Amino acid sequence: MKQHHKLARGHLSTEDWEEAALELIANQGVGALAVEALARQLGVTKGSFYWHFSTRQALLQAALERWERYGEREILEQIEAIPCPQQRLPELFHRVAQELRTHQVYAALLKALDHPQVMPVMARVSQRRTDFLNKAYREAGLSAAEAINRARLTYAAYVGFLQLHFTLGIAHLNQKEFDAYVEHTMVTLIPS
Amino acid sequence: MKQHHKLARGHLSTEDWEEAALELIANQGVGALAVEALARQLGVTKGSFYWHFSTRQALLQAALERWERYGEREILEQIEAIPCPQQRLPELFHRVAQELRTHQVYAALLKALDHPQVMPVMARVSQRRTDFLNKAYREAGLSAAEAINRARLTYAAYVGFLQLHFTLGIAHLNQKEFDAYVEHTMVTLIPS
DNA sequence: CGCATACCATACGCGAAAGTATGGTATCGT
DNA sequence: ACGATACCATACTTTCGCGTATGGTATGCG
Repeated sequence: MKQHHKLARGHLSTEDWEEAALELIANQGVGALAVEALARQLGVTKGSFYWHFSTRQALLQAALERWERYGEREILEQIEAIPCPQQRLPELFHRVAQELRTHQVYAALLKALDHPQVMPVMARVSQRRTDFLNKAYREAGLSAAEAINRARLTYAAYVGFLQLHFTLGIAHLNQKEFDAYVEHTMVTLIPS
Repeated sequence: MKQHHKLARGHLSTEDWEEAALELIANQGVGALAVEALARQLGVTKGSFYWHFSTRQALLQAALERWERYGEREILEQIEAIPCPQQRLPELFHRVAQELRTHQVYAALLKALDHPQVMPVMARVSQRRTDFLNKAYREAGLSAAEAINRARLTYAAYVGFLQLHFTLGIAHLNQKEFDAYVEHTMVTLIPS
């Protein structure tokens, strides 16, 4: 039973390391995830790390899976709870447009799609979200053929925007411009 | 005068290294660009490399700038040569949809947006292309506000699709499905 | 003919980060 | 009270890829 009151003091748990790893990834990218650096940031040394994890890859894997589990749930469930199908897509666009932290991690992982451990996670997440969009578009009245393509287009636009906005600094929009952009995408991509 | 008949044989030129670097980047990503590996692939050793380039970064920089110079020119110039502005956007979509090699490099660089040398190059390229799209949309009749947002949306969709298709293997479309997708994006994103 | 230049091979130095070995301290259960 | 367990520090070894040093060969030029 690993239930030994970790709230007590000073001691770090496995989850603490995973959270810290995600934090570091969000800020400095996957490439910057080094064990000595992370340990320093947590005020400890490697000795601590290698007690919790067998290897560096293990930490990355754990952090990614953690993000994959807890990163989506909320929004998608809230959207599915909306009774009127016609209202789901607009609400989804709005909600997504307000997140930040989640997008930071997502953008950081997109930049690191090179990494063999990151790629499959992103593939799964993207597949699920595209499926979700597909369903939403069908419910909004599009045909099967239209819905799947529109879902791909929409999600591609989302992914691409993260790159352009966060990583590349293109479209460095202020709040007003950003709102206008979101409005434009909704008008363009959501069937009336 | 660096004109010493390099055609002779066996000897490599600076451009040969740059091309080989781009080839390797297209296939295995920026992270795999190591000098010893590249040298092996060219049938020589490091000794040769460090005669042509002072450092590994220098090669990457040269390869990136080379790609930046020669990668775009063709298509954009061809599009601008089209007399009727209304026809430019459809033609652009079609032409882009047929490229391959260019997209492979572009996708590989997108995966490596982490890298400090890659990022500014991609930022410049993306900015120019977005500007180009913006102009095209204006000529197609959109208002200034609409054109800029539609340009962002279109280019974001392009970037995102490369990620989903090439890197993540989502939307693993065959030719027929791909054509249908392109057609859908044109109908959705190009003003009638 | 012979030297200079261009191109390449071989062998080594070196720094950064991963992983290992080992020992120290605090806390908890009994 | 005391031993076991959980957590962490320190010092070390290993690996990998960059860069350097230096010497070898071929080709064009005077």
